[in-house]
Amino acid sequence: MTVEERRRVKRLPREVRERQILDAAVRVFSDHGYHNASMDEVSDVAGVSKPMIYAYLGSKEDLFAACIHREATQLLAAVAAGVRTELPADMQLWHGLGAFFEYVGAHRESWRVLHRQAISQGGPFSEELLDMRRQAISLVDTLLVRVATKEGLGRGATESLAAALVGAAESLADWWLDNPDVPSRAVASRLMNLAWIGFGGLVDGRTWHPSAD
Amino acid sequence: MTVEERRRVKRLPREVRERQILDAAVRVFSDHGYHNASMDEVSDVAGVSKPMIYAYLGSKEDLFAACIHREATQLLAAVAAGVRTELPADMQLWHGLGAFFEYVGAHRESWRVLHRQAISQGGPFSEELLDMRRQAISLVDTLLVRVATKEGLGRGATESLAAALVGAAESLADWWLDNPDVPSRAVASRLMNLAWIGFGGLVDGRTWHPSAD
Amino acid sequence: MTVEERRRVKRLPREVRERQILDAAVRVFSDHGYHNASMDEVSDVAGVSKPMIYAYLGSKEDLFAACIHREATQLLAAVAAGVRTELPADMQLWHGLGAFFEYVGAHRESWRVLHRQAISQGGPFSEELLDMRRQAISLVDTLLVRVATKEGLGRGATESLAAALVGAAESLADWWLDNPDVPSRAVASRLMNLAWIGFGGLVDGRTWHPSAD
Amino acid sequence: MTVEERRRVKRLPREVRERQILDAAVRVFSDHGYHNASMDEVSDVAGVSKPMIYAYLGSKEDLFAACIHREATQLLAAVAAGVRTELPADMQLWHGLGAFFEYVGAHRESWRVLHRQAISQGGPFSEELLDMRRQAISLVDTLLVRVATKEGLGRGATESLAAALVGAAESLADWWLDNPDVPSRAVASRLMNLAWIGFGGLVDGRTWHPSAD
DNA sequence: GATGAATGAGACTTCATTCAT
DNA sequence: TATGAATGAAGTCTCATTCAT
Repeated sequence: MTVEERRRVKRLPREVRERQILDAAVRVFSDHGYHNASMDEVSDVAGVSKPMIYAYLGSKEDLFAACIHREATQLLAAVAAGVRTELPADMQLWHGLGAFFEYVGAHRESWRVLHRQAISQGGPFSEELLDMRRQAISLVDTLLVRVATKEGLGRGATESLAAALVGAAESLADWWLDNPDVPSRAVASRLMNLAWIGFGGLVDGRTWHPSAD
Repeated sequence: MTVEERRRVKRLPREVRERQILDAAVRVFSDHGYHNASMDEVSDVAGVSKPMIYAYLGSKEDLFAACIHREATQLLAAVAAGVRTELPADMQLWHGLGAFFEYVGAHRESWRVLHRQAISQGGPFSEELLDMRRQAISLVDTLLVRVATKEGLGRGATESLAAALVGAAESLADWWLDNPDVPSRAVASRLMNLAWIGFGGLVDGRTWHPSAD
Repeated sequence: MTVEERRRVKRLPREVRERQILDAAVRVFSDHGYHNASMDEVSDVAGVSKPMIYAYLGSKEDLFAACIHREATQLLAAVAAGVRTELPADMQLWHGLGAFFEYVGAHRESWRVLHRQAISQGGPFSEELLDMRRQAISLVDTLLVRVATKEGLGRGATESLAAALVGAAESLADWWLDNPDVPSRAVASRLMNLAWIGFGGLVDGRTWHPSAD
Repeated sequence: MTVEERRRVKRLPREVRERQILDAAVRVFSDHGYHNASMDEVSDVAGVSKPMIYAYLGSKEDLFAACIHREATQLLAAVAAGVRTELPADMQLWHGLGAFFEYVGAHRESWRVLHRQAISQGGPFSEELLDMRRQAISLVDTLLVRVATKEGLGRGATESLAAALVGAAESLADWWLDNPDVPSRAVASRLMNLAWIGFGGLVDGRTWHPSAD
């Protein structure tokens, strides 16, 4: 084997190898789930031998965590980019939701790994996920607060609403995975309506209470 | 002869053993997830040897499916019992949500198995789950239709809203599992407000549209 | 359950139960082979519970040995009945072979158990089989001796020829199981020709020797 | 570093390990039969861990099939090498039989695996075996045809005789396994006489028919 | 006499992980 | 750097066999 040949197939810089591996891992985890995914398949898909994976990214658990971390960061970045702070609050929310569903639609595998797989594995993995959710909630909260404090809604209430909204978005995205015919804008619009009108009602003081109980 | 000894020696009828096994399985699947759960642990917790499990409930997959089926049936029954059709629509929804969150709160393990575990395993398991969801959606739909048709909202729209509502409830329940301090009534109330006000807006024709895009 | 009912389905005399069980066992062993046969299936086919089998016929190994013994005895009896000592030697052999192939053809399962299964299990089972073969060989030998001593062939040679003949018959029967279209008389005739002519040659002193080696 | 240590540590090429494993498997299958043989014992005897066996040779069934294939190929090669086509027909047959019994005598384990085990397992395994037998029969047939057509025996009859001869050889070999005192040449000679004289009779038109029936 | 209930033991198979080259 | 070779440990499942009724 000549030097030239060796260079052609091997000795890629570490950074490149890591990306190859993570790409393959996301795909495999998404396809088969965390447990059914085998390191053998990851190494096959990545075109990299198993010892390399262990050398670069550690154990299977570590590898999965790295996947979640990378995908979560990308998703959050996409959403944050969608929200432009110079717009009015409702348009910010609208664009945020739009960016979210667009990202999920374009990266189904990422979302599957992030939400379905990570959520069903206990313990270590949830951390990354909870952290991302916390960031998302805070993003929405600052948005709601701007509207609510102008009106009369107290702090604290907004955060729980933000949580509900984020949860609803996650759930809707998850549902969407199984119903892919609906266009992404329609999904976003559906949620926007429920949220904005409902929220508007709360802000205006129109709330519902059990008539008798 | 001590109680312990009697327990070890008694030949219980099949029906009883099956319940014991299912109880144990729900607990174990809930604690460790489908894949990390071992039949050994199920048999330990059930106080029954593994061969009995295979004889009565079949393979691990069969056992899991049986768990889902039983728990889903119980949950639906609880919700249906909560909805009393002689009440006005909003109170029906309120009681239905109340029953739902109460059940989830009282049977966290059941819910974990049902929602988190079953959803993250592909294929065969989803069927049972989808079926349950279909029933739930139809339950809510009949409810919304009664209100909507009196007013002006068209058919079809209600079903998608029902789906959104069910999804939101699931998501909220799931979130609640990780935030157990909130009392169940508060959670139900939160969702009821969002839903009823938002829904009311739609019925009244107050909808949101992007101002410019 | 009335006394009448109990009597109708249960409490058969031991002898009958044993036959039921053996019949079932022969069939199951023949169908699946000794190892793949399960006591469960035997008990199902026999319509008798497993504890009965153990009570009446002992362990799986014992049961198998009992099968071999019964079938071997029947086969030998059938062959012996075919050979009528008042006939000339060649007709005796002819009728013996005829009875043998007829029996095998009519009791394929028995033969499968006897020959294929018993032969592939080492140790204890071979005993029964070897014994049967010894009896068969002796049967043929007495026959050949009557012809040979009239002529010039020495003792000892006949026995080895008898062994070859029995072996050839077994092998042919086994082959026949996989080629069932050939009628039983044709199979018998084929062997008879080879044997009688070859044997006749030996008796007459026409033998083959390597021309040079 | 002792020999033992080197053996434990050396990374042998796949080819070598496969041979080791097959050797061990033939021995173990031969000793205990297909079903009683455990993969654990194969791995022990081979000096290789079980996962290697599965990686290289597949399941237990695959492993067994591989054994049969290898041994059958070797046996056929040995017989074909014995038959030298420049000799007269009887000498060809004689040398072929000689090679056959010599091989069986020298590789008792191979033969046990080939004939006794493979024959008693149904289905997939028989294929390899049937194929080998077909080749052997055709080998013998071409031989007989050369003699028979010179004389008056029709086609088709030779093939069935070839089949009988092959079957007789198999059966005799099998019998020999249980009577190992007889020297291999004696066994070959015994069969040669029966076959050649009997066959000669048929060629000459001396056939036997029941005198009355 | 008869059986449903029950299990200890062991089989096959897979996988994450690590050497030795 | 890169990998083929190798394995300990664990999991699912089956089966002959025996109690307790």
